[in-house]
Amino acid sequence: MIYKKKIIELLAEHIPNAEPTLHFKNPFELLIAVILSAQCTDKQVNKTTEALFEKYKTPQDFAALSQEELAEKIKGCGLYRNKSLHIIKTCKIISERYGGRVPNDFLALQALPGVGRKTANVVLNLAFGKPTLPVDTHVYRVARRLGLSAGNTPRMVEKDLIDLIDVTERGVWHHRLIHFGRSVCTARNPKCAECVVQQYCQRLKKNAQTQIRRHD
DNA sequence: AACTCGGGGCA
DNA sequence: TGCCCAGAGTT
Repeated sequence: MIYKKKIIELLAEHIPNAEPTLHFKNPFELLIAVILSAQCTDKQVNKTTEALFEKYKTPQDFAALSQEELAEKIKGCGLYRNKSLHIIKTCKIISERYGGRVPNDFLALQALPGVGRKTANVVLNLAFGKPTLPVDTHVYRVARRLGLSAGNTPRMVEKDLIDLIDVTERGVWHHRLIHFGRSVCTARNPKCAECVVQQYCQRLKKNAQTQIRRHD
């Protein structure tokens, strides 16, 4: 598929540097930050974790907190009741079963409370340098609009993107597609006029005949 | 497949 | 002000 290569080329040229926006000093901090980042901005997460990691540094520190205590400290990130419970459970598992170290294995990570496919892949990539390609809602939306994947699940899109993107560049592409999805290829009212790959967009073609659908 | 969680971001 | 999320879990 030559057009896919062309899309990759154009996006790479248009968005040369795409770096992670979450702040972290070690795999554990990253894991907590990514759990907190669900349905929340990285800016808000950074603000929250900066204060949080000042006082609580290890899985053992978090495992000792009550849900109410932690919930109060992570309120700014939303979904605090779920997240605080997940984080405490996860920290207990990490300290009891993994000797206080974040596992670097996908299945072990995904089995942790509050950790799904996307979170596990972000941790593997950013903390352990593994060639995963995390698919969040932005990556999913962009990949489908551009016809980079015909899959209708994040997992299928992930597989197609992994086949398409070089091992050493998957982390970069995760952030590049997120950046593109937030700034240009937005869920609502995308800025198609300033899109460098609009000629390849399946959504624009479809919209000529059908009604606009947000995520397609 | 649909629903819940929730403060922040944005029209 | 109201609507929608830089997901994951439960039913």
